[in-house]
Amino acid sequence: MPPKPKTDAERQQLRTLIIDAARELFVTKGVEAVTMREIAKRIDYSATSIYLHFSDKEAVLRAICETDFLALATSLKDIFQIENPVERLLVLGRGYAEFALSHPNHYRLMFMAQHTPRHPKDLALQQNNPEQDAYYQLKMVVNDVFLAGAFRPELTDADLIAQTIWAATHGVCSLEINMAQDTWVNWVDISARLQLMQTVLMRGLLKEPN
Amino acid sequence: MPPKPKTDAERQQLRTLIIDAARELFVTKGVEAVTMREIAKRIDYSATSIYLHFSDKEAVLRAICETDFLALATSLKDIFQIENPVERLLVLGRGYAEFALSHPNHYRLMFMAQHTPRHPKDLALQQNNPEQDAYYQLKMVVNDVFLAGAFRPELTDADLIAQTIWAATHGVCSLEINMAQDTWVNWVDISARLQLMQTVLMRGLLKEPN
DNA sequence: TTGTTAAATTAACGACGTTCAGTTATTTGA
DNA sequence: TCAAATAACTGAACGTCGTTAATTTAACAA
Repeated sequence: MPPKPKTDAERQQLRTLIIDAARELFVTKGVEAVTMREIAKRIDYSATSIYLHFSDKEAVLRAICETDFLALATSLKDIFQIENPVERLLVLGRGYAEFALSHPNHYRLMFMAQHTPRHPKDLALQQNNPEQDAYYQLKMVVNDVFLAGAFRPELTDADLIAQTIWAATHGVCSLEINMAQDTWVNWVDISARLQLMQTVLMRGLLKEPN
Repeated sequence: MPPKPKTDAERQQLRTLIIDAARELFVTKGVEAVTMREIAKRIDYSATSIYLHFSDKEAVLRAICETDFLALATSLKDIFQIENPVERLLVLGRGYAEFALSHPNHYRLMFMAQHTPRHPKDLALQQNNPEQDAYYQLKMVVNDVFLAGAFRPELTDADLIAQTIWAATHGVCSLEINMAQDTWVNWVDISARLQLMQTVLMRGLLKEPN
C-alpha cells in the first residue's frame, strides 16, 4: 500500500469511496447498521483510516446526505422543460414523492432523522442553485405559478406556499415510509393518497376554476 | 431491598416507574441519549433489573410510546363536545399539532422513528376505542362530516380522507420538529403554516361554499 | 431449620465509536 | 548515497453501550 504522498484528487477519490461504501451499507440495512468497521472492511481499509477523512461517523452520514440532496435536485430538474407552470408543480410533487418512496433510507436520513444543524458554509452544495437546491426549485415553480396569476389572490408569500406544498407531500411520504407496516391503521393505497393530496393542494391554493 | 414476593400490582408499579424515568430522560436528552444504566440510576436499581420487566431497550421505548398514544387520544377527546362537525375537525387538527409541537420528542418517537412493527395483540391500547385511539377519533369526525354531507361528493372513502388530513398535519409538524433549525430554508412562522394547511385541507375536501 | 424461589445485583461479553502509539514506505537534502 | 522527515495507514486499546450469566439476598413453605 502507498504510504506517502497523496494528491488532492486522490484524497477526494478516497472520500467518495468511503461515502459510497457507507451508502451501500445503510441503504440495504438502515442507518443503524452502518458501523465504521464495516465501512472500512468494504473498502479494505482499517476503521481508523476513515477518521483521516471524516471527523466522525456523523460526518460520513452528512456527506452521504449531501450527495443525496444533489441527487434529489438532479432527478427533479427535468421538470423545467414543462411549459405549464401548474403542471410543472404537479410533476415536481410526483417526482419528489417518487424519490422519497424509492429511496426510503436516503429520504429518512435527509428529512426524518435528527441532525446537528448543518451550516450552509461547510456544504459543497450551492444554495439557490437550480441544479442543486430542491427547495429553490420548488420556490421557482411556485413563483412561476404566482406570476401566471394562478394562485388565490390572498396567497402572496412564496415561502409559505412552497412550505405548505412541501409539508403536504412530505407528510404523505414520511407516513408511508415509517408507518406503512403498522397494522393499527387501515392504510389506503399510497398512490391514491398522493393523488388526493395533490388534488387538495391544487384546489386549496389555486383560483376557483379548475 | 425486598427480594422476595411481588404482587402483580407491585410489578406494574415498577414497570411504570421505569417507563416514567425513561421518558423523563429521553424527553430532555433525546432518544439516543437514553441508556439503560441511566434509566436504572434514576430509580435506584441496577440496569439489569430493567430486563426483568422489559425484554430490551426498545420494549421500554415502545411502552413509553404506548402511554403517549393514550396521552394524545386523551388530550383530544374533548373535541367531541363541539357540535359542528367541520369545526370539530379543525379543532382536532389544531389539538394534534399542539400535542406534536409541545412534545416533540414524544412525537418523534411515536411517528418519526422506526419501530419494529407493533402487533396490536400485545398492546394494552384498545383499537377503535374513542378514548384511546386517536386515529379512530379522526375517522369518527371524518365520518360525522361525511354524514353532514359536507365533503365533496366524489370523496367517499373515510380512511382516504382521514389519512390525507393526518398526512398534511403530520407533514407540517414533523418538518417543524426536524428542520426548524435548518437555515437552508427560510422558514415561515409555524402557526401561519398550520393555518394555511388547514385552509387548504378544508377548501380541497369540502364542498364549494365556505 | 432448611430448602425453594423470586428479586436483585455484580461481573462480564461482545460490539460500538473513537484515540493513540506505532509502523510503513516514500520523499528530501546533506 | 543515506539518514531524517513525513504522510498514510494500522493494531491495540479505551470507555461505553445493550445485554447475558452467575451469584447473592431475603422471604416463604416444609
